[in-house]
Amino acid sequence: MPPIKVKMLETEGGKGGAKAAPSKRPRAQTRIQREKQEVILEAALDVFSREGFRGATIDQIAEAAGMSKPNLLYYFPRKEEIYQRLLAEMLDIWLAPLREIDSVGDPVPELRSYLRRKLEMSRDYPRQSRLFANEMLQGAPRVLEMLETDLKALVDDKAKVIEGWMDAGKIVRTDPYHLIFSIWATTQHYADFDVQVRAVLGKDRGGEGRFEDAARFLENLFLHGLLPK
Amino acid sequence: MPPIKVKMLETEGGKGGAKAAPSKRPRAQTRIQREKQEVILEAALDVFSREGFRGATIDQIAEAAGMSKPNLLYYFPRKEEIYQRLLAEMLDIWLAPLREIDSVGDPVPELRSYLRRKLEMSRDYPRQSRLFANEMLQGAPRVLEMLETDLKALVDDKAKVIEGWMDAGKIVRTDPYHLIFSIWATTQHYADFDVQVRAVLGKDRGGEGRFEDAARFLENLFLHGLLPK
DNA sequence: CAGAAATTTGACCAGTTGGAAAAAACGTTA
DNA sequence: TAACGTTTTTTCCAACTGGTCAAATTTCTG
Repeated sequence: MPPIKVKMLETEGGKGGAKAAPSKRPRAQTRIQREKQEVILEAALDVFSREGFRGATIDQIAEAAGMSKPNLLYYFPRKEEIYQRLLAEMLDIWLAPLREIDSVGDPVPELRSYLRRKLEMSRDYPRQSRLFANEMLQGAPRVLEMLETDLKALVDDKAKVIEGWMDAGKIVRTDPYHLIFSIWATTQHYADFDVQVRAVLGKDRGGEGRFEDAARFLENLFLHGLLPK
Repeated sequence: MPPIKVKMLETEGGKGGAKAAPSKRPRAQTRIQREKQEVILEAALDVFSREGFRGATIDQIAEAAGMSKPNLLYYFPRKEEIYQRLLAEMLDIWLAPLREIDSVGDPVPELRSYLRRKLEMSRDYPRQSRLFANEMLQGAPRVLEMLETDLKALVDDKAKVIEGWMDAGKIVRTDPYHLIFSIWATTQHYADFDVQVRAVLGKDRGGEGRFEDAARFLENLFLHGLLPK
């Protein structure tokens, strides 16, 4: 499956770096280019995920990356370009677990594993999650199209898988779309609303253990619900 | 219970309007003052909930409110002040359903009613929800303190209620904090990720009916889980 | 209706923003 | 080490930002 493409503006192929040498075929990337681009993307992820696209400034990113603004602009000539790179990268990471849901598998291990994976993403890539959340809050101006095509197709497909499980009587008959939404919501909550979760749990329970607790709770919730049998 | 207070800067008591008449006791609010402030707050909610604090500009808000920037600044001398007003207002609305959870009630109707109320908030006040989400993504700089005190206290209290239900054997023994988180997450998802939900559901299922579907799904999920008995 | 108070407008300002341009410094390799 | 391509810095700019201020206009009250 090809990686998700975010609609790139006229980015000259997105292969950032040296200012378009006129009509000469572009050289391979330098070591420095690769390293600095990495540093910049890392810093930009920090800033964009906190402030959103409009709220973030190139100066902030440059400072976080430990370089001057013009220097940063040497590697990524547009703010927009950095943002889109991060967004595309994020979408790939983000969708991987859903893609892995297997139609031949049994629902219990499949769902359990999907929950676990999504929760791990919130733990290991919280900034990516917040970047995406920021984009959603703004109405997804850059990814709406891909949500309506690629994502919808993928979810349609997995909804079919879930319906197969229902037909086989392996899980209760319910709405597969809202099931997927609720898994997304509950797991991403631990990245997007991390401050709140930590504030409410307090110092003693707000440590890294909270992800273990969350995993246990969510597994029980999704499999058994709250009512005793 | 007193309304939540967001830490106000030196806002002269937050009673916006006419430029502080020196040492004269402030007059009552004019009709125009009340009306325009309402228009401004409404427009600001639109803009702030989409762009976040930094991303929003006074010009945008003024235009959405149909007035000039200096005119807007006549009613709210600081951008920060508008934002804080909206945030405080939001927190009150947002916490009301949680406050209503009753210790004497039976868990099934109580939880069902809490879910329904929270989902109604996402349907009826989606911008407020997104405003709050934006603030969380930024690390809650303006409300962290109140999350750690007021909100934590409230949740601690309600967690006790839920534990009471467990002691009585009325619901399964589980983590009450993560239960509350999961209710927040699943319901707010329909406001904060509205674009995505609609994109995935598509034109036919993305209408207002999605809230009905979500309510039915969530009720079943929380009460019974996915596995057949 | 006159006068005072409230509201609106237009001109303005200092600081920030995304980005351009050119020159200077650096690294590499023949 | 000279020459060339790469990287970095310096300087600069026009547009935008939050906000001020005084003058003009409108609304209210006696």
